[in-house]
Amino acid sequence: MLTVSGLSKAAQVTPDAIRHYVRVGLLFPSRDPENGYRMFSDSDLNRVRFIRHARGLGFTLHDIRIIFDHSNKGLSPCPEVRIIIQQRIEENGARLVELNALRARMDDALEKWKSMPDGEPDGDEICHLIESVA
Amino acid sequence: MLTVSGLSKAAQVTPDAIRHYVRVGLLFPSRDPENGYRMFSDSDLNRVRFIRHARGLGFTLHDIRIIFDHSNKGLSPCPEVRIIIQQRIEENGARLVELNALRARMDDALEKWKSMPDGEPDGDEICHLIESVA
DNA sequence: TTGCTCCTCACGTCACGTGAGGTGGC
DNA sequence: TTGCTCCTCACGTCACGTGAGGTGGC
Repeated sequence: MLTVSGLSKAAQVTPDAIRHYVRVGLLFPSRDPENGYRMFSDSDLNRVRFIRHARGLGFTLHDIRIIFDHSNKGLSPCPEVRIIIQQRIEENGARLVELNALRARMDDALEKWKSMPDGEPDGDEICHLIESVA
Repeated sequence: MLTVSGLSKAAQVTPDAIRHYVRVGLLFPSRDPENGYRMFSDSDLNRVRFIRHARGLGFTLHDIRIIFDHSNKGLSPCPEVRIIIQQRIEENGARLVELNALRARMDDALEKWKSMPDGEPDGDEICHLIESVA
């Protein structure tokens, strides 16, 4: 049996992350009747490691909950897992497109601003650098 | 004088975004004494357009508030603007590195999983697809 | 007493979106 | 009555981090 800090060290995560996983229903520790401390089993350690692997592949905690629920019902979660990762890949791709476009806009602005002086506020404009960008 | 929806249409943003900007102190509408409706001036329209430009360059609402505060004191916000965008560029770069690494991990996993069958839960493992990824 | 670990709220993050419940004039 | 716009809370999003205030054993 492991306590919060014991589990957090074994799984290389913060104690607060462990408590968070309990809060959102990914872990169900028993309680020490003496002091109310959360007590985790080896299978909880296994679960936390799984959570970390899945997070590293872009699965959300909500995704992971769905996977756990399937697994707890004795069903294979693998078909779900294949579907979910496709969605996460698409989302990540869209996010990358956005951030690359943002980078281009930022770089363009910075380049343009090099040859522009700082402006003094004149009541009508706020900062002509930003306003100069279409 | 413009109402929430009037301003939102003129500035091409949602009415809720306008209300949000008021909440966080970027806009200070007067109130119609008849019905309590928020009343915006042309300079508010100017401000919302500025907010959109700045957001498009990666500035946060908090950044924008700092810019407005400087401007309201009669100081030029341009030096601040140059400093802030540098930080946002760095953050965006770091984010891009992360998301590219995530994409690589996702793609690797998907490729690997093509040749792997779905597993049945055996009590010890949750989903061998995910667990197969280092 | 100090130091360490544990506990429980409950709020903060970021930029809104949304839902509930109600108003006022056509 | 229906439809449209406005209003004010106040909660939800995502995955935690943090701060307050308190416990228990060495």
